[in-house]
Amino acid sequence: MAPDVRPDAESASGVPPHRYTAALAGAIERRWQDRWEAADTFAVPNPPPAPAGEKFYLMDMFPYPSGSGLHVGHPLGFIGTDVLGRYLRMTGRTVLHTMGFDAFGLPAEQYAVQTGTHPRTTTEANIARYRQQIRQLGLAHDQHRSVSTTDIDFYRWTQWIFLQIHGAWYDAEADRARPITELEEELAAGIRALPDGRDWATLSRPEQDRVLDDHRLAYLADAPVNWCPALGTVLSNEEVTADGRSERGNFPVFRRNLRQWMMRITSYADRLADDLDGIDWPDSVKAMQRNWIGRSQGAQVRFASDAGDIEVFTTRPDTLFGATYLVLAPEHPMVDALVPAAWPSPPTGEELDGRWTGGADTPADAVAQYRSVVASRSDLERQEARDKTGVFAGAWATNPVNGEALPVFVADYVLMGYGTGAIMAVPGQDQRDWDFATVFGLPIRRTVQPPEDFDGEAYVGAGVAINSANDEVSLNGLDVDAAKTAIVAWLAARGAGESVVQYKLRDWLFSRQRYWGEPFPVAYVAEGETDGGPSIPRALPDADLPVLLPDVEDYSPKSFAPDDRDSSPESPLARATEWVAFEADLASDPEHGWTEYLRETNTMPQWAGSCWYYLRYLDPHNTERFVDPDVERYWLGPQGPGDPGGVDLYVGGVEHAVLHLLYARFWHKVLFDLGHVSSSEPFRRLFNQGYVQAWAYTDARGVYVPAEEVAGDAASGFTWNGESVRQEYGKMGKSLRNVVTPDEMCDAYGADTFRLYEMSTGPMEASRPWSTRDVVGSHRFLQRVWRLVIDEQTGDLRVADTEPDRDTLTALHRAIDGVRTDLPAMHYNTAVAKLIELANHLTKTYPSGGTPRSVLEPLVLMLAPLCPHLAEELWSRLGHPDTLAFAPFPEADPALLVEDSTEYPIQVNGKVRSRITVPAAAGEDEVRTAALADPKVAELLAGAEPRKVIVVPGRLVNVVR
RNA sequence: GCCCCCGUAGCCCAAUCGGCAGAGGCAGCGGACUCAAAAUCCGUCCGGUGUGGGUUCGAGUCCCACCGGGGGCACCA
Repeated sequence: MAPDVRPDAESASGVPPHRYTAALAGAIERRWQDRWEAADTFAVPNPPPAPAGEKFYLMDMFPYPSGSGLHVGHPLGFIGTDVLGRYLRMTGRTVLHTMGFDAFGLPAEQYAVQTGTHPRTTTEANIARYRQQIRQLGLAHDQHRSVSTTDIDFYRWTQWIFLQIHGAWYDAEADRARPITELEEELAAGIRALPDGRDWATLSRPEQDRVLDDHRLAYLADAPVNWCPALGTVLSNEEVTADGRSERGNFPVFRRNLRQWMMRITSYADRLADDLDGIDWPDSVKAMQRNWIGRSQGAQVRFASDAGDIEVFTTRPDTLFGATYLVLAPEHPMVDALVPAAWPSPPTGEELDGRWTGGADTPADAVAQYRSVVASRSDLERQEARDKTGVFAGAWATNPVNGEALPVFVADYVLMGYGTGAIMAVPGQDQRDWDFATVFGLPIRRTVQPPEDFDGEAYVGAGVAINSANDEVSLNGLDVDAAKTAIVAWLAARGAGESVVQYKLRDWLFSRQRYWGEPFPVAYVAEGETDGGPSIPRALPDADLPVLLPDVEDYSPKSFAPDDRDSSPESPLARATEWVAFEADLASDPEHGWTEYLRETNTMPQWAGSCWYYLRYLDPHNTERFVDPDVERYWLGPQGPGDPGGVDLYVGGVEHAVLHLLYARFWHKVLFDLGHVSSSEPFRRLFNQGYVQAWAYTDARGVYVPAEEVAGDAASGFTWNGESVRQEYGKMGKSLRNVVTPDEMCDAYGADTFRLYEMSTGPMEASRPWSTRDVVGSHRFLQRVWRLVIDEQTGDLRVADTEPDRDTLTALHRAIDGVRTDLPAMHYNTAVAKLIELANHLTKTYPSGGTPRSVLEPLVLMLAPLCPHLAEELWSRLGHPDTLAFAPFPEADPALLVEDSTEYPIQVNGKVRSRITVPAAAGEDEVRTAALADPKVAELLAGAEPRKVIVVPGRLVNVVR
């Protein structure tokens, strides 16, 4: 069939009319793409059609549809998942695979600011282009399930989920989130007491609301946040780089106290860390998440001072007897209360060390000076210059274990953001403290016995405690763990401390001063709260969702000079005054007659939509719920005891190891706790594909030149326009001028060749360089397969209905066996090698055509996951009217995998000296006998009895002389 | 500085449990086809696995040290 698919006459000059050329491939590909679309081949309805195979939910990390479109690196993962999905479909699995778009975000908004084009217009145009680029790759997606986070029907549910989180609190005893209404009931009924001891019934309504707000998983807080004046927005910790700049744009970021939406992800710190054990993720990603959560077991210890107890966090309470001073972070709230009016005399009666005062007249001056020096240092400077600086606060605190008066310092090597913002310094066992003590002339006392040969400074290793006893307790002789246990018990009994767990994880800053994001579905009373206190956000009722973005004239947030640290954020939505103010009758305010409300003018961060899109794929058109519970249970539910459930395979780049994947896990667990989903983790298995990288070239001035115009090679040197250029290696991108697009590859070779090339250059997890000139190898292979089936001159079949010879049969079944192992393991490069090997065997064995149909058909089926258009075309020409998308994948016959005889290399003392061939059925003894009988071996043994003969069945024989 | 991953042919990459270093592709070289070239086809060269030790009958594979590359974290008490 299909005589309509022919290359045009012009291109046929010298080329056989039915050769598999780019033009022919393109025609075939368009035809099958149309046919799949018309037949809706890859749609999977809910519930799946009977008889349904075992389900498999396969997912890619959805792309942000940027204006520049795809380059050849982007689809690597998409093609990889498509190959797997197509393979699984052919083995009877019911595969759900689609592709959506993460479409809120900065670029469309920035473009809108520049041109006045509505971000939705830009976004939708970009999505259309992405869809077209993805379609030409022949990916077997269920188009009905594709969603974009900017779809109103989608973000309506993003808002709904926000309200679920806002309407929940974390019950630490039950270790799960519960509806806030249950907290309110328990407080009202007196089952649960207020943390500060007040009586619920005596509180005013606004006071009660504020108590509830203090427990909500989404809450407003005056918190130190990352303010980026140049971007005009605040950023989450995860969006700030280690050197204190914005991940996007690399602008300075300042810490400021601002009232912002936060998500109480810290409540889930333990579960987010512990549950990593139950999911099949790369160890590196698990390690990064654990590191980010940063759980550490330690103790909180109170040191009495004139200004009250100073609480410190330490992971080494066993070293408490070695503490010789305390340090507070410069921002620590107790600093001001501690600082006396004048420099005091030390309790020892000696002179105050001149290094401690920083040359200031009073402690207050010293602290103020130090703080201003610290504030002027960027985070980067702070990190590069690790020299210890600080100043004496003019006060002493008492060590609870021995009553010693310890001087209190203010120093920036202690961070306010971790622990309590205060430490006990133990120079004997901590190198940072050692360094500081050395600079300031503070005493150093070892309390852990270092090994004999230890010649370092602070000793941080294991050992027994020394110098650690008071009248009531002695740690001396105990190892570190036993000493910790003993001293914490002693501290707890005295009320001077207790065991605590600390986390590096902070709550998640969840608001942005941007236009192109989801509006918050909350409102504030326009005239303010009755008690004049801070505004209380009120959840809008479900019937009021979605809260649509208003049309505005100016999409830009107010931005500032990058280093203007004192500026404040101002959202573009705040200017849409007719949208901000609205009238409502909110049932949540039953006692009031308010009708005038103000909307929240911040929007959600881009992560919001990606936190749950995998749930919407399951049930994208549901108007009643974000996902139907039965549908969720079918696709995501736990598959057995101990299984958390979740997407069966999630493929994407490792760059999302912390941000997206941690946020999504957090949301999913909230939804799980509230009973909205049956799975406790979103992604059962995660796989990080590598990146496609590319060579780039710079001229003498260091300017990038177009890589495609560069000639030469590594040996002879590279040139561009006759000028010598330098080669470097990096990401593919516009700035390096080395972009290659899938469109170019489809034009030059066809999508199947492109897919095959991407899959054959290396294992999925490996990054590899793009090399356009290597693509021809994949193309030649497909031409060879085509030629095995189709006569290039006539277009007729070259297939014979004869039986293959035994060698061919063995080659076929070996290939089947290998491909069946490689494809599900995503070892596509080796699967491709095995198919090429088989095709080469057939080309050699049947040089003039007449290849047996019983070999070609399995070859075509095996090629189908990788090169679906070509395979469909050949399958159809071989006389099969239906798509091969659901054709059974070939199975290997074990009987045909073994050969009649086996060749054994014979080693003598580990070196191969001879070879023997024995029947495959030969036992170990027969092989040994045959090996020793070999003349070459006999000669080497020279009549001596071998010390040992090792026979590895099927592998080799090693004779040890 | 700490942690993780990776070093196999000119290049991209294979090699179950430790068992003959080579599956596949590119490039190169030789040839066929062609008036010629391109395209296509056939054939073919190339290394002993980053370096040095160790374990073993046997090491690309396991252990130790070092060198090189990539990634993550980084004053987290």
